[in-house]
Parts: sequence; C-alpha cells; structure tokens
Amino acid sequence: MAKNPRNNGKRDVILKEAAKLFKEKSFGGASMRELAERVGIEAPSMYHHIASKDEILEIICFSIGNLYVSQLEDISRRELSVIEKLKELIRLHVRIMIKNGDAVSVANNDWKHLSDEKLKKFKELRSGYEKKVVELLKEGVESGELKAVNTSVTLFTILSAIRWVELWWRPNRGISAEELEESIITILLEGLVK
Amino acid sequence: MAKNPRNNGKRDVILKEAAKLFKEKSFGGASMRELAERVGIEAPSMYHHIASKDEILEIICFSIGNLYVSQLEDISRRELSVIEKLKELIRLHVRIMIKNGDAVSVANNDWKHLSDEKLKKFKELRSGYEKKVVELLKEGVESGELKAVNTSVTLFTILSAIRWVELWWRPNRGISAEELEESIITILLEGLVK
DNA sequence: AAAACACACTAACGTTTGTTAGATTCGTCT
DNA sequence: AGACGAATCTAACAAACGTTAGTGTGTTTT
Repeated sequence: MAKNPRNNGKRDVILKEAAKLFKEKSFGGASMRELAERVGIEAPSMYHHIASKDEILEIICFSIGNLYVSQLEDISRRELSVIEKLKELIRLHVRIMIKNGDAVSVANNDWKHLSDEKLKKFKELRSGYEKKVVELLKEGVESGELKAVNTSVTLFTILSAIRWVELWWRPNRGISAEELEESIITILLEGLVK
Repeated sequence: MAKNPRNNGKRDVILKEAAKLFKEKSFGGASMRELAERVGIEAPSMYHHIASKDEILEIICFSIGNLYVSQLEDISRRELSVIEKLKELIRLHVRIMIKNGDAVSVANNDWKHLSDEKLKKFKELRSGYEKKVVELLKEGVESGELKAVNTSVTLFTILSAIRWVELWWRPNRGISAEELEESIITILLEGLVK
C-alpha cells in the first residue's frame, strides 16, 4: 500500500505538515483526518504515500536524530580546541532548530510515542549523542580549558538551554540567527555576571 | 457530579496519578480508563471526584503556574542584589522541579491542550511571570551587575536550561539537590570557561 | 489500443475515547 | 432501625480514532 517510485513531493508535504501539526497538538492530539485536510486530500489517500501514523513519527524523529549525530561527527573531526568545538555545537543546535523547528519540536516532545522497537533505537541514538558530548566536556575539564564542572549536569544544561529557540525564534523578532547564537554562547561559556 | 466535602485523599490521588500518567504518555495519549486503573477504581467512579479530564489538566497546570508566580513574588520582595535574586530564582526552579516533577512536566508540555478560555489565562500567567524576570534582568544590566545581554534571550536560556532537571534528576543519582542547584548557578552565572 | 500503474475517492470496519445513567454498597448520624 | 448521602459499580452512548476495502480516473508504458 505504501510506495516507492520517485514521486512528486506529496510525501514530503505530508511529512512537513505532520511536523507542523504534531508540534501544535502533539502526536496523540493530532488526527490523520486533520492532517489530510491540511495536505488537501482525504485521509485514506495518504496511505498511498505513508504506511501509518506511526511511520510518520518515526521518519520525523530519526531524520532529526541522525542530523544531529552526523553533524556532531563533523565537528568532532575538525581540528579545534574544546571551547571552539563547544561553540560550534551550540551554533549547530541553534541552526538546526531555526531550519527544522517543527520537526525538532516533534523529535524532542513526541519521541515517547514511538513503537517499542523504534523507541529503543531512538534512545540509543540519543544517548550515543549525549555520550560524545560528555566526552568532549571531559576533555575540556582535563585539559584545563573548562571549569571542573559535573559533566552530566553541564551536558543537559547546554542542550536544554537551546531548546526554547524552537518555540520563540522568528526571523523578524529583531534578532538575527547569528546574534542569537553568539548571545547563547556568551551566556553559557562566559556567564551572565560581569 | 463533582463534589466538595472534606473528602479523604482520593481526589489528590487521582491528581497525583494523572500527573504521572500525563507525563509518561502526554495528555492526549493517556486515557481515563488507564488513569482509573492506576487509582484502583473504575473510570466512571472518578467523576465523583473530578468533573472531567480537562479539569484535571487545568488543576495541574494552574497549581504549578501559581506556585511559580507566588514564589517569584517572595523573592522579589526580599532585599537582595540582582545576582542573589537570580541565584534564588534558579534554586527555586530546581526545587519546584524536584518536588513536583510530574506536575511540572505536565504544565510544561501539555498546557497547549487546555481549553480556549483556560489556555488564554495560562498564557497570561506565564507571560506575566516572564515579564517580571525580564525586569529583574534589565535591572541587573542597568546597574552593571550583569553583562549587556539581550534580556529576552537570557530569560529563555535560563528558564529552559533548568527544565531538563525534571527528566533527569533522581535522589540517588549521586548528586544532591544542593549540588545540582549550585552547579547550574555556576554555569549560568559564571560560565563554563575557566 | 491495451495494459499497468499512480493516486484520489467513498464507505465502512473495529476500537477506543470521554462521559452519562442508573443501580448498589457502605459508613455515619439521628 | 431507618435514613441519607457519599462512593463505587456495570452498562452503555455517541463521537472520533487509525486503517482497510473497493472503485474510479487519468497518465504513462508497452
């Protein structure tokens, strides 16, 4: 029932609208009929492009998850100081959020509705990511670049600190993406106190 | 159908279990029947203690919202420097989360499912809170205690940075509530860089 | 021209949802 | 003992859910 050939963009439209709708109403509160309405077709017609509601969630969550992982690997490979890598990491998160706000929101909030098997995979993906960031932080503490912080607390504080961007940022909020990135970097790396 | 007299704690049990369940499955994914099962009665029996599923959500969201507002007012009234007030604010958020983790999670994630009228009230409550914190930040910038940061960005970075606690902290994670508070304070106020 | 296919439709399925109605049980007070 | 009301139960409702079946249409392929 699902399909494969090089289709026009209908499937992508469904995924885009689904991300938007799931963000608004969350996975459980969004119905296939409402999604279909936004796409402009009837609900059963969507099953020619996707296999199930669950599959939509999977695709969204893993596309975002894999995006984070692969980009973190890019940063890791570069020849930079820990601090420069952390800055790049923060910039990365902000940019992904600005570009894929809806999907990021879904991956952050609705991953728990993944089916058992996919849920396990997703948690592994995420904890692998977190582990790599913790290693980066440990490296920074050991080399003396960073304060002797608890790396777990730091990990979550950093990642969490950036999550609001997806709810708040709009291109015309009077602050550019670059300013936003640099502001957050300043707060997290240098602190608020003058 | 709902009720009032000094009841035993059954209503509170329902609210506590509801917070836990909503946190696990989110509002839309949690059913009244499953909630009833956890409480130990049949679903229709719950309607002697609460008016509706929506009412449960309202009670949870506004009890947490009002808690934050009233405690912020306590801090505002005290004779402290801006920095000390910010520290107290961070401690406050951590403590509320540790004590009411489930309910905080619901108020943070499921408020969008409030009915139109209550949704409006909740947004007002929250933006009133945010406004007061922004004023505090502005005061700090003007007095020279804080760096010349964008106060909106700072507001959300601080509040957001603390939200992960509710997902992560457990009494036996090898870090006490006090250590946790002080670690977060250090990161946000003094920064990570040595 | 015929066959194949992609894509949309309507109708309907079996479940699950929140909630109501009505009867029953239980403890408390007069 | 009898009355009352709180608290629980079973049965059931109407609506909404994700999804399947079956059909039609228009385009592409052979």
